[in-house]
Amino acid sequence: MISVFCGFLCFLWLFFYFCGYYSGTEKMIDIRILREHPELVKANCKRRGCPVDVDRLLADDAACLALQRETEDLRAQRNQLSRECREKPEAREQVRDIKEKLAEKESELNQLKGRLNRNLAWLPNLLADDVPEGDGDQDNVPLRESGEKPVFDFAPATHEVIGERLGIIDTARGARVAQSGFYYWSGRGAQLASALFFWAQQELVKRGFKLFMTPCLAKEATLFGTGYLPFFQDQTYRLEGEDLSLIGTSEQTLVGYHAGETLPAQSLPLRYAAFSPCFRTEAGSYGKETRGIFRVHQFHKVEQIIFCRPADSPSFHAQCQENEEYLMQALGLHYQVVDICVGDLGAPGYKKYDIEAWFAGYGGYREVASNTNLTDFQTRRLAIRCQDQDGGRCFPHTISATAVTDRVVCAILEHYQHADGSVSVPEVLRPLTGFDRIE
RNA sequence: GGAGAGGUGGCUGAGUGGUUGAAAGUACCGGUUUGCUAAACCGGCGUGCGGGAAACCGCACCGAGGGUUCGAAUCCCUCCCUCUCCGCCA
Repeated sequence: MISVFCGFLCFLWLFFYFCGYYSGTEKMIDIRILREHPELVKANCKRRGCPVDVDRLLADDAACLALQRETEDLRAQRNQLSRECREKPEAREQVRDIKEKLAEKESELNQLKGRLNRNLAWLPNLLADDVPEGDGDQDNVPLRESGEKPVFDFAPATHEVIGERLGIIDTARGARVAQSGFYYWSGRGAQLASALFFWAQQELVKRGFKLFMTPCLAKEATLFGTGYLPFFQDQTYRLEGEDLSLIGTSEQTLVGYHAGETLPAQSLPLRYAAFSPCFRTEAGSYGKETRGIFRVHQFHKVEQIIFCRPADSPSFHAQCQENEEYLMQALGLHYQVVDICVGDLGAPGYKKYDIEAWFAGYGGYREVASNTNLTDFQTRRLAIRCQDQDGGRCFPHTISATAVTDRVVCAILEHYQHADGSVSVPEVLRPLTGFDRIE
């Protein structure tokens, strides 16, 4: 009974959420969703196991509104009296009184607002109804497979073994020069990786993406706006004494590209792509996947980003998925698509799919790409709006999806290995590598 | 890194203490005139928050943050950014 009721509320909410933007009158922000449908926000938090105290947010918000009315009232009085001051100098005394009261209220308001905003920053995005329940990656739901699992008449090696044997992955020197968790691609391995990244960029351009090379450092406001702060603060490398961090993905700089701007609705969708290094401290993941270069402090990624009208985000989410899978298929890799469950879906995400490639040497599927519909979570934080010709304004939705990463190179190594230890180059990359085999 | 100039609405650009949210132009939208186009003329035209059924009202915003003042786009301080010149440099 209760769940039916909740379902109905969700339906109602979604209806307004997706349709409201086109009315031109709906200008909800997080706090308004909270005010108007607190039960939805609470249910969402509960589903995510998120500790935000919604009732306290509501109480703080109500207090803020009351205080805001008071201060605005005082300011209105002050402004009125100031205007009279030229004719009636005695009004100056009155204004001084008001100013004192105003200063008190203002500082009270600022304090309260600060607390409210700090707590609001931790509120996760809403979830799509069809996100599978679950606590962690073990509960993700495989949806489909593609390609053939390769068959070997020998025991296939893992990418770290292949990489070392062929002298194309060097983790020892990576650790010596930088730190454990860094590595070199070298020789034909570096050529293969470069070819893959270049190829993927060209494919995205063919599919309508505009290619960028972006800053690899970004300021706090950018990381906050894209939802990486405060949620993934401990994953971020921050420069000492500067308001700059190493980017964890070019998503941060591509979405942040339009911070504070109003985009004409007719310019949407915007399809952006970039290749960049990605830096992650991987704090808390010590001991997990330490072998090879699967989990490292710096990797490289070709990324796809889409800004679109709110109603269109599900279809562009699907389109990004298709792009990802096209690349995997063109490379001849075997993979499965996984529907990410609640417990494995980051706070900014509304709905997410991963691609897990088959790693023959490892003997299992491992994540190589992910594709997230972030709805308006990022655009609200970054104040990116869209405006249609009749003046209606809304927050565009963003899709953030991987194209390829170094992990795909690893999958290639394991998929295309031979008994003699050599590795074939996927057909589509041969024109770029100039060789068809690494031995 | 050194020296100078500057940051005002989609754009250009006035404004140096008081109904200035901000002249003017341009762009844009609506209308009139016109054989079409162009031109001319008239009107409209920022955003956010709060209040209101609505009309509408209030507050805030002239790079950001503080300060002076009854009152700040305008005065003072700090920071950021842009441009020009010099130096250095992939």
